[in-house]
Amino acid sequence: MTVTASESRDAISPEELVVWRMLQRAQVRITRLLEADLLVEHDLALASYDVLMQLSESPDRRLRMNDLAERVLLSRSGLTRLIDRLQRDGLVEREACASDARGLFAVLTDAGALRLAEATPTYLRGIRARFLDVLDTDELRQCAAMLHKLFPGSDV
Amino acid sequence: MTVTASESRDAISPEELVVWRMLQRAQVRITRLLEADLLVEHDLALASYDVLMQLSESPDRRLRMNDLAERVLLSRSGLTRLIDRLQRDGLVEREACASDARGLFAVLTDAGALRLAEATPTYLRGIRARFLDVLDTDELRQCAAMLHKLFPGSDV
DNA sequence: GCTATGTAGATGCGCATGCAACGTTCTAAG
DNA sequence: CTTAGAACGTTGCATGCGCATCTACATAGC
Repeated sequence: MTVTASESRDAISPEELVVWRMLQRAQVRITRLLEADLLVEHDLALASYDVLMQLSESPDRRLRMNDLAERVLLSRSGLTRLIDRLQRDGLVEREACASDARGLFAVLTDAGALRLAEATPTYLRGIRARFLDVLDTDELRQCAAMLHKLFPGSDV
Repeated sequence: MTVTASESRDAISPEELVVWRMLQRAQVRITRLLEADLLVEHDLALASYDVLMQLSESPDRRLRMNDLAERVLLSRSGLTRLIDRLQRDGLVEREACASDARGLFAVLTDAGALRLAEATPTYLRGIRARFLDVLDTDELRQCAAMLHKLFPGSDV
């Protein structure tokens, strides 16, 4: 009965809802295809690729566990286990932090850098085929603008 | 249509890559916030909400397991277990299919419909606050257009 | 110095998910 | 009618993740 102005804004048109749902589906689908490519061609999970990529772009190819966890959108415990696996495979090493005895660096090894370099063409090809190539430059620009509004403050 | 133009363009500009990464981050972030809302306020996982929603929109509030799995982007085994849980909680029932003895329907119960109705305001509010409200109508239109290109043929 | 509080990372545990394999039932070819 | 193959849903198993908890270390307040 008391349908105030703000509550009436609660209503979402079916079209709006469809946009959201399609976004979900598109994202899941593209991500899965991308991960399948990496898995088949390089036996590398997407999360692993993300870790290697983040490390390779960081100074001295290293990052504190905590920072890395944030960048790859993983919980700290999740990252601990992921780094365990990557270390077991020789792609990453753990190194003590001089300035903080609690801290550890995850460091990209040469083997990790090589593996990343091997997998990158697959990764880029996947993104291009499923995402970038589908949109023209104008749409890509619009997309970037929207993302900046949706996700303010974070440019990477 | 020139094959070479798109095939030879292996290079991806840093800006393009950033768009992709931001899309990933935005999607993961929004989804997690949404799921957290539903979990806290209604003890309902996002996947469960999706199942209830899909069923509620289907004729006779029922869907074959296989169809449902496709709609909620789950493997068949994953859906089997999810329906197990929802059935245990009384939100969904399994019903034999008359025309195909192999098949089962997942059917939304009254309790399930009630639970869905309770949770829907939370769901819509979350989408609105984190997604729809952030974009203006023009951007939403552009977004829909892009999604149709990215995900052709599927309108829901 | 000493304690209280906070932070970094690792670990125990439970949960949700996918893959491969299985039984059951449908369908098509002969 | 019989049989081979496909489709539907379930189950065993392995995996990857998050939460809560733990230990070690750091930092602020006294």
